[in-house]
Amino acid sequence: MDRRQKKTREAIFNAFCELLSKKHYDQITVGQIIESADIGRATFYAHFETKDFLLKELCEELFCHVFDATVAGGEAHRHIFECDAPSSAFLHLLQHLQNNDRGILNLLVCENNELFLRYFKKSLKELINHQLPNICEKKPEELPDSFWVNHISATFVETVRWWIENGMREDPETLSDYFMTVI
Amino acid sequence: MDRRQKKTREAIFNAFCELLSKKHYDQITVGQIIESADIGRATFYAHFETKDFLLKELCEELFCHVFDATVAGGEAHRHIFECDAPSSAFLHLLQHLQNNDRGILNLLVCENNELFLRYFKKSLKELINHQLPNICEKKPEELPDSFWVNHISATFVETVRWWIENGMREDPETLSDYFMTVI
DNA sequence: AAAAATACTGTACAATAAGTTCGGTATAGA
DNA sequence: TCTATACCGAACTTATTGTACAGTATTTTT
Repeated sequence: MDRRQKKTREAIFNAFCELLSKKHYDQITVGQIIESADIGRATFYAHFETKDFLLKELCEELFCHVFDATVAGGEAHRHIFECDAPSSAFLHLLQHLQNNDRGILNLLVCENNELFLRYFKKSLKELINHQLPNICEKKPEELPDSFWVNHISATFVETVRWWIENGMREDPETLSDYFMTVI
Repeated sequence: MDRRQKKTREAIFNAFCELLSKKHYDQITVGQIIESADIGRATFYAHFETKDFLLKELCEELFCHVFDATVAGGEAHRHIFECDAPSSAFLHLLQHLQNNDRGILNLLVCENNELFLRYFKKSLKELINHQLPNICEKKPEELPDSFWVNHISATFVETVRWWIENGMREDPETLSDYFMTVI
């Protein structure tokens, strides 16, 4: 990829993240992104069709990174339900979040973050679906699969949301315990 | 209240609900609401400061109605956790939703309904907080109260969301069972 | 029934933002 | 060095928001 393109794309992402930490997605205009990234108007539209696509690509990049890092590194065959293992996939995710990779927390801390959480949940569902056989072992048999998967991922997301809303005072281990308890 | 005001307000709500069933909240313009409700531009702004306030008031009216009806009618002293009672508060809510009071389902069925669900969850949390003593009986003692309340209401909302997303094929009783199972 | 108050109409208007166009400049990669 | 292409920047169209105001209709009060 052209070095210029990479630089511009990065500048847009950085500007967007910084703005997201300050105000709600809806309140951010393309003009502000342009000004903050210090690029031309036409350049922005050469990279992203709309603001929505920008968010989409940013989220995909972020989650791709976090989830890949979680699955990799010898953890490939562990799964989210090894609740006794101190290094479960869930815990790994939380630790990644706590590291605040690329200001990811700015996105989570901001007041209205439905869109972000939607992408979060979507990625999570895909992860969980890959582990469906393991997960079904724990499932009460009267529940439909899709209900169960939805419940797991939604609870995961809600756990993280609660964590952030309350100032992230608990450490990832404690939070992981909370999650395992309600599941 | 002036008959004219009531009529106009109603016309706006109806137009808004109909539009919400067809497209995402963000895609709806004040102009479309005005056209659909067949009122003057200034009239809209005389009733609602912004589109956000319109949504807010609509949600409040809807939930106020549903929750009041749930709590009233001899059910006042029942609570959401009487899982064995066929007429638990949860079941009541589901039945209300199924009746599709005032096209409430149009709001839920539409593709992007985060805002609506946010208000839904907010109302729910208030309801649950009123029943906090009962709920804490069931709570695993190591969990913080707020985490538990959040988990209950989030699971409730997610249950309904899943229901709708899958075409509402289950009857309220079955869905109520699912909910009780995962809780 | 007359008068006063209030709600609605409809057009016009300013302000802001989105997204496009295009000629010119700068830079990457061969 | 040459060529392709990414960027610049300004102008422009279109769409939407929110306000203003003069005139009309309806409700409420006297």
